[in-house]
Amino acid sequence: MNVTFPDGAIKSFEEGTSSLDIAKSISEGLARKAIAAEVNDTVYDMTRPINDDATIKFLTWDDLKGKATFWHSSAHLMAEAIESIFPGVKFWVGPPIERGFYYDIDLGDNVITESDLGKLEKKMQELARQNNLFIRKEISKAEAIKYFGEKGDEYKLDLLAGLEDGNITFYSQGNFTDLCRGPHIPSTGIIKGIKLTGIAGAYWKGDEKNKMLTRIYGITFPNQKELDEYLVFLEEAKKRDHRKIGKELELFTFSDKVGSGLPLWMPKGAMLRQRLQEFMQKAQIEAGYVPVITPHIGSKNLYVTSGHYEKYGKDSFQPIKTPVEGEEFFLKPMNCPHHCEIYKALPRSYKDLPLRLAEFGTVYRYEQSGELHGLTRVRGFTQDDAHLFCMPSQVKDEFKKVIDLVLYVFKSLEFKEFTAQISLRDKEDHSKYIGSDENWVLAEKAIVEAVEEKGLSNVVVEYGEAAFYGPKLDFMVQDAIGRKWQLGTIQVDYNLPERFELTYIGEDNAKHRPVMIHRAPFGSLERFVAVLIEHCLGKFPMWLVPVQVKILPISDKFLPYAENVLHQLKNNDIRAELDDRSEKIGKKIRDTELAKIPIMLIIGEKEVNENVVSVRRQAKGDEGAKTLNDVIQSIKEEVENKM
RNA sequence: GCCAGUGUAGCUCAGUUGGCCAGAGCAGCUGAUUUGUAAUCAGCUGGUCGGGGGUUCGAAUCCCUCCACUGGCUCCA
Repeated sequence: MNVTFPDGAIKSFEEGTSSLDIAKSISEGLARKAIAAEVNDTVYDMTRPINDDATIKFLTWDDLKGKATFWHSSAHLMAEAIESIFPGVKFWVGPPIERGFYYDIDLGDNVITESDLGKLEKKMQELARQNNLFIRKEISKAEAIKYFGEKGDEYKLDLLAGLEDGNITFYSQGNFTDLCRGPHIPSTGIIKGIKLTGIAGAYWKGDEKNKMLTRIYGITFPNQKELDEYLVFLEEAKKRDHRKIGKELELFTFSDKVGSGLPLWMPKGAMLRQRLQEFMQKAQIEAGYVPVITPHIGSKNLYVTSGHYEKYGKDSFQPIKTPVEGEEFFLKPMNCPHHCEIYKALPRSYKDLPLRLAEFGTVYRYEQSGELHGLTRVRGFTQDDAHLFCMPSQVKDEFKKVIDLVLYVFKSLEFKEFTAQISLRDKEDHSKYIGSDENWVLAEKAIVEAVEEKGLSNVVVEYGEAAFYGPKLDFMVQDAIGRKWQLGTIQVDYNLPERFELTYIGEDNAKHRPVMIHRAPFGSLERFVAVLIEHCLGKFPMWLVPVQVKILPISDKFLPYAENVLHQLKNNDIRAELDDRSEKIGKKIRDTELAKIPIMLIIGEKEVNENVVSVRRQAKGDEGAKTLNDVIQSIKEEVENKM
């Protein structure tokens, strides 16, 4: 048979030669490094015979697919260790993930806690050192069912029920055998750095009605050094956590008395938020939006009309009732119904469209207690919301304009790494969506085309992720520890205009139904600030930073001069503070550095005599003496350039 | 909501197998110091040991329960 290599070279081998032997024929080094081989686009074990002409690419630790194979095998190693300590436990699935692997296990009456993980790691290391081979075995469905039936393993039997006979394989290493399609690394010995990272409950098949299994997460490396580096990376990432930095910089806080998931913005955080709002307002006015303001509650009726009551009523904060009539009001969980009523307040003509109603609307949603997380998942938050009402023919264009706005925001804040996720209907099951088929097709087409025409990179398409009323485009970014969060969102909605019976008079003098686009470039201010903090480590750009300048007099003697400097800065709309404590200059500098205030102005005898200020830049150091005017101008320029 | 873990001053953390009025550093306050580019010195204040209940002669330490937080799962208009 002929084997084609990635460089186009073709070599001839005897039928049934394994990838390992082919690698050996090239070099011992390659044979040692190769974890698996991609044979005709399918990943094979190194030891699996190749029986026909094929193209081959060797996978090493440096390939994503190589890592996935390595981690998948590591999951088996972990399972072997667990089975040896807790005989009789049952395994569900153990896949590789973005960083490491997990295995879902039914431990029966056994309990594993985090303090047991060390023991488990030791056992894994011991088993790895035995350097057991991963052995692949093709098996008939009947035999497989018999094997797991005798073990009483309902999980593997459930897996088997979905598999076709003739396409079933077992993998064994050491004393552990698992139903598995593979592929695997040649043997356990190459797994060196082992760290089990967490224990969690996970519902069987991801369904909360099912039993909760124990999920153990881990990560492994081909050497200890890489594991150590990874652990250092994790430590570093923790330092970026917005919850930590937010506390240190006095941006926001939470209080048990106020309630969980209800952030309290402290003066510095509020300043930051106001700057972001100002930035967005300016951009939106340029883009033709008009601001509106609506109340924090709305009659139950409003949400019955919108359909949200039926869908989310039970999971919301429960209604507030008026004392006399008993009329029910809900805290608003979204702004769109209110905005629909503003649309309806006047007769609309096609000449009025698109109508873009914008509001920084604070909404309240009863998120499950286990979901709350810092500022990224809260129960009360402010959306930079807007609803665009337009003619069907305008949808794509409006959509593209919103994409521009989102990209402008990301660019202004130097968010370089993000993915755009197009969320469409489930391919088969259309029952959970409302609205006509025809409108869905139109809306999905508009989004896909708008994204294509904008040339977005990093686009993923997810079927079944659409909102119940329409498809959407979300912009996702990662936080400090790799979790993905949705920021900006754009959603097409044919449903609400229908439910609220919105109309406009067309050119033909007849009534037509407008289309609605929901959009929020930040998403929620809270979540956006959280991600922003983690991106810049709390070192905000000049136009955003709550305090731009700290004035540091060397001694009390220079306070009058310093106060004058403070005055002039404030008169120039520069956010400045004066450190009038009787501390040494080194201490004042240290405190200001830690507060991440970008500009320090140091004032001593020399500066007073020469009518200048000494400038020190946060994290950069002394920049020498300048006139106050020069400093003011350069700060203003820096602010202008970013906005 | 579910699984597991955590909860000691404003912050970061000590507190041996249950045993003297619960400790430290930082922050804060008072005083001294008047300072030249990342921590001046001294003194003082500050804690229902998350809340409640229980076991015990005795509980921050053990048990139950509720709350909050952390890591996941499910959910996310």
